[in-house]
Amino acid sequence: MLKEERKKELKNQIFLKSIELFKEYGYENVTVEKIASSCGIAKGTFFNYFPKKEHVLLYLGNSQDDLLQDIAQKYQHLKIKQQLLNIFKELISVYLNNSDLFKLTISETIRSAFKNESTNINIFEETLTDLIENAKKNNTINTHFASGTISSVLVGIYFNTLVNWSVNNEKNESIITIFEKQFEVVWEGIE
Amino acid sequence: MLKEERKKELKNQIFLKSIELFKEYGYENVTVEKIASSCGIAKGTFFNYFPKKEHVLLYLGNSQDDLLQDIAQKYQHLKIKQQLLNIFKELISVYLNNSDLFKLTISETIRSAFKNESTNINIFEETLTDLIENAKKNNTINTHFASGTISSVLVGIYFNTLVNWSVNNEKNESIITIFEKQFEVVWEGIE
DNA sequence: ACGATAAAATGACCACAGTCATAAATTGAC
DNA sequence: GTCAATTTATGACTGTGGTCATTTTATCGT
Repeated sequence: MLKEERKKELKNQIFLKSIELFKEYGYENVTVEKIASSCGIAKGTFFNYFPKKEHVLLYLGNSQDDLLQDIAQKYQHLKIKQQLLNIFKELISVYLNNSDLFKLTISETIRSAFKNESTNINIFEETLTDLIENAKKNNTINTHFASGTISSVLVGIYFNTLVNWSVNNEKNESIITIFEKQFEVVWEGIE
Repeated sequence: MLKEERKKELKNQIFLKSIELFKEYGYENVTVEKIASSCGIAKGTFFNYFPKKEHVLLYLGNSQDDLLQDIAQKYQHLKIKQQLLNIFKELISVYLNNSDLFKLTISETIRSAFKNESTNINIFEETLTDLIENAKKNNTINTHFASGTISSVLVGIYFNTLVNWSVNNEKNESIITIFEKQFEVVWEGIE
């Protein structure tokens, strides 16, 4: 059915235009009305594609999950620790390229997780879980902890790093450094 | 000056009434107008005390920081690992008593951290940092990692546990169990 | 090609957070 | 006690997110 195709295209157009406007003017300064008119549609139509304005951000979050898949692929040949570190470093650098927008995206992702409105974080964790599970099968990791738990911990420090950095970016310690330190603690254990 | 005293009292009254209403009807279903009239003030007055509706939640978050101080006191005599575990367990149980409200509070706390509008999380981390620093001084902990980094990691998995639990509470694994598992990973190290 | 049915678009409308010019109350100096 | 200055309270007003009854467009069987 062609209809489905057109719907997807329009949704994508709304998404791209929204992000473009958010980047230029800031999320709060872009009204849904403005997005709609930029796409040549009426305001009500926007809500046929995204139930709330912030769902555009969640959609962006989803695309990050796809990105994660690609990145993970890229470092497959490395040992698990380096693989994980590189993945996170790359995610962070993407984050840095548009930190204003991603701050909001991550805020919304977390918020929607609390509201059970999105499975974004779940997918993130599952991807990492698979990665670790594979490493276990190939005996390239030696741990007695469940892959899912490890994955949770890593995601936890990842998000925490982003928050930390936002708060403390006066002391201009690089965000990568902050992450690496936390990663090292988790890898080695506190004591 | 008495004025200051009265201002604090009114702010506190607004705060308490707000929380009461939020608990009864849910945050979204309580209008600022409703809060104001319940306090016998005009809507505009509310905004003289809290710049945004959500700042009531941040204020609640602050009171959690005070609570943390008290709890920390209580477990002073224990070894650092048990001390930390007990602190987090107790925080989690407070969370469970009003999870709907605290979900929003934590969402807003994280969001405000991203916006640099609040130092809530910082205070949380600093308190834990002090705790760990003390343990180092007393040689009751043996680690070569910086106290601040350890504290960050712990806060990270704490928040992450709360998020995880919200998402996965169909599989009714207890939130305490989820936290303990993650804590164990961090304490022992992944491999 | 026509009519019936379903899907999608529309924009007037509403609710509510937050603003702001004005009014009331409080303070302190004399 | 009076007045000026400052602080606090007020509620009409505004802007925007989101809704919904209505209209327009697409689909499909005949």
